[in-house]
Amino acid sequence: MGKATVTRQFIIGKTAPVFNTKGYNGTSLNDLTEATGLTKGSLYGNFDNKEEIAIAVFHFSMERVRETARLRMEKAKSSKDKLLALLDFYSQYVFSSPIPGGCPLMNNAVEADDQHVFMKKTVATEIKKTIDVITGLLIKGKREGEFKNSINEKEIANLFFCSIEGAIIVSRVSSSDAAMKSVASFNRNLLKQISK
Amino acid sequence: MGKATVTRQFIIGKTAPVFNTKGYNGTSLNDLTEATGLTKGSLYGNFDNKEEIAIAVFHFSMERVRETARLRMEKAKSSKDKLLALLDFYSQYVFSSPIPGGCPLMNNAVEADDQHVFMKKTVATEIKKTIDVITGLLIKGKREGEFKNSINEKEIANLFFCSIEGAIIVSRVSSSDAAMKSVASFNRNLLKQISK
Amino acid sequence: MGKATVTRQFIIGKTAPVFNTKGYNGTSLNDLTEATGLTKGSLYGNFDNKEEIAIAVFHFSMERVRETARLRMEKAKSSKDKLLALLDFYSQYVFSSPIPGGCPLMNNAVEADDQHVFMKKTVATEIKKTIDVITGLLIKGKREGEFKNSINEKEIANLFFCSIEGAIIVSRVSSSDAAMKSVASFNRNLLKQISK
Amino acid sequence: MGKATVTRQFIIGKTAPVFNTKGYNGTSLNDLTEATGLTKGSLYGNFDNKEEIAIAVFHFSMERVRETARLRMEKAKSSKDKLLALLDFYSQYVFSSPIPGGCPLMNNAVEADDQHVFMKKTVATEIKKTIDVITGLLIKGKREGEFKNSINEKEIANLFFCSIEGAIIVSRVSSSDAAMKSVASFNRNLLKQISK
DNA sequence: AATGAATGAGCATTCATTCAT
DNA sequence: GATGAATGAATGCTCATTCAT
Repeated sequence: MGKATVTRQFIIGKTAPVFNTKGYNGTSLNDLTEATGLTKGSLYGNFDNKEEIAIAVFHFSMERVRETARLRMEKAKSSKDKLLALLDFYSQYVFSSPIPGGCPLMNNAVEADDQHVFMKKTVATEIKKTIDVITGLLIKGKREGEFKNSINEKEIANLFFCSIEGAIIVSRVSSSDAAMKSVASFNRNLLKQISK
Repeated sequence: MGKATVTRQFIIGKTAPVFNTKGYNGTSLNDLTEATGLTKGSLYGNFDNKEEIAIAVFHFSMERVRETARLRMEKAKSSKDKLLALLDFYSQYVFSSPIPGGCPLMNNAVEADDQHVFMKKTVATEIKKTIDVITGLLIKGKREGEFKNSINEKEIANLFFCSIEGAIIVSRVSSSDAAMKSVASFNRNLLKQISK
Repeated sequence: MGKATVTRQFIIGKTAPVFNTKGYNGTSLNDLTEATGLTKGSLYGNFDNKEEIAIAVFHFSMERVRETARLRMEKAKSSKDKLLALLDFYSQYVFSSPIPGGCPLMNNAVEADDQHVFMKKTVATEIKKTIDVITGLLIKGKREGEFKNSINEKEIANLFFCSIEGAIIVSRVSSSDAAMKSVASFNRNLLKQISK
Repeated sequence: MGKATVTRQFIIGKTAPVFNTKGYNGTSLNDLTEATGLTKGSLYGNFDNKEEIAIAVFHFSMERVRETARLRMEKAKSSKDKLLALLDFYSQYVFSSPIPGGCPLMNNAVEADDQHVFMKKTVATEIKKTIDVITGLLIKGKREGEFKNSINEKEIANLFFCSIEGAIIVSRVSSSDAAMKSVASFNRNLLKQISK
């Protein structure tokens, strides 16, 4: 890993919480120099522009989130237990997310939507990836006899993901995890119902 | 309605789509003068600052959204049909929201979350109001024998709201209403299941 | 004249010597605020950008140069005397140009050439105008019997203009008006030779 | 030629067109690294600073121009033919100069004039050298009976040089060689007239 | 109540230059 | 002799806000 790569990683790690907290528009180059202790010149020596930093940060944040989720899930053996572990992970997520500031997926999705074309595609891809993981677990569980044959995996995966992401936002802005607890409870029951 | 009030309403109506599309940080005073055709001095004559405009716009946008939803629901008679009408309303919401730019509730929730303290409380209140409307319909339906007595209204209301809002964001950033269609289908089935 | 127009004129007048001395690239917004005593915001309130200021300044400078030349020439009656007055004007031009910094025409022509597309056309038009004035005097003089019928007015006008402009640059960079004196002398003789 | 000298020459050759096209102020160190494929550190290892590169480039460019002119003239035998060859050379110069970007002499003269003291003297010296060459040819031609004894060589040389340089600028900014053709024609006639 | 002009702090980005390796 | 990474000042420009008229 060359020096440049090390610095890039350093910048990404230090600025990820800033972007995730303040958003792309709300994050200034000054915020980034403060977060890193580096000069603007140095940031621009390692990245072409603010957009490139934001994209790199987003990928890093998603990887971090996925890694944390993976760790939680790998202890579980059955697909159902993995999904329950995932639910558990998201429940705590509200006030202690791997990257401070909530879910990078939703934060970026909302801001990218009408404004940042450069980010929109990237975010959409990451969302698809995440939903696919959930769908995959449901399919595997079904194949291995954990879940009923009648289930519509895609529909359940979408519900699972959308309801949890919605709940993260609702809970965070309400400074109360009531919504998340409620949604998690529903999803837990749902998993029970679709189990054989 | 005095002249000042008329101008305020005019400003709010014209700038609502701008705020909802670009977000608070992404919206400049210049954007607002362009959207209204008024001068900065005039905007500041009617509002103390950008924050005050944003808050007024948010209330207006929510009222507009609620009004549109109310219109859709009032044709339905039973609580179940009202909820189905609401689902229907949200399904179309993805690409043709009453205020262009998606759901003001989520847009503001995400941006207000860590950044705009002045907005956070307001958004939380509006979210609670909306969920309460759904809860109310479920309670009423239960009381009037439409829904099973065993249902947990709050949990279902939270699930309903969070999953739909999550689906709006996912669908918008993916430029595809697949997620919304899927989530709406799930919720429709859910309503069927809890019906007597 | 509205306030804005007054300020625009003020800015143009104060910054013309700066642009003419340092060139477009060499002139910073800070130079312009120093020259005017105004803030950057104020400059941008009156002009869209640096380019627009530079173009306005160029037109102003050319008008100023032409006006000064006109004053010198109007005392002369014959076309020949007018051309001699013009020569005289340019001879002094070297170290005391109407706008400090030499001839705005050449200064801008050299810099616009490969770099500033926005300026190139404007400069070319102004050069054409100036050469046309000289051609016009030669034609008038010919028609009125001052000059020989055999003269090629366009060729002489081009020679007149190009040699003087070349001489201004040579003299200025050499800090000596030798070249200009020499070229002026040649042109004076030329005028004598083409006179009847 | 040591390695350092080779690299210096390489840098000079590659960056000459850049300086001649964009001017000193318009040329950034990045432009120079791109043109050479070298790093900034390497440029600074071979030159003290940007000024030093610019000066070296200017000398190189002038030498290149002179060499090209010399080649054109050496086929001609008489002084008059040499001067005609020179005229010919300059006529084509407008759109295909030995160093792309026009005449380095004028380009640098205009920019050096009020701004770059370090360059001013150098440019003045080069201009003098060039005019002296023309004067020399006129003297030689006179001595050898080609030209009339009455001619004022210095005046003609100045006129010749200044008018051509002026014409180069005018033609380039006008994207038309009309002015140059006209001036060249005048000078050709002039040479005819002063010939015995 | 509204305007036009101004402010000064802040924006993202580029500059010429340095220096440890 | 050359490199890659860093610096800090400067670049052109936009920001939300103010205020005399």
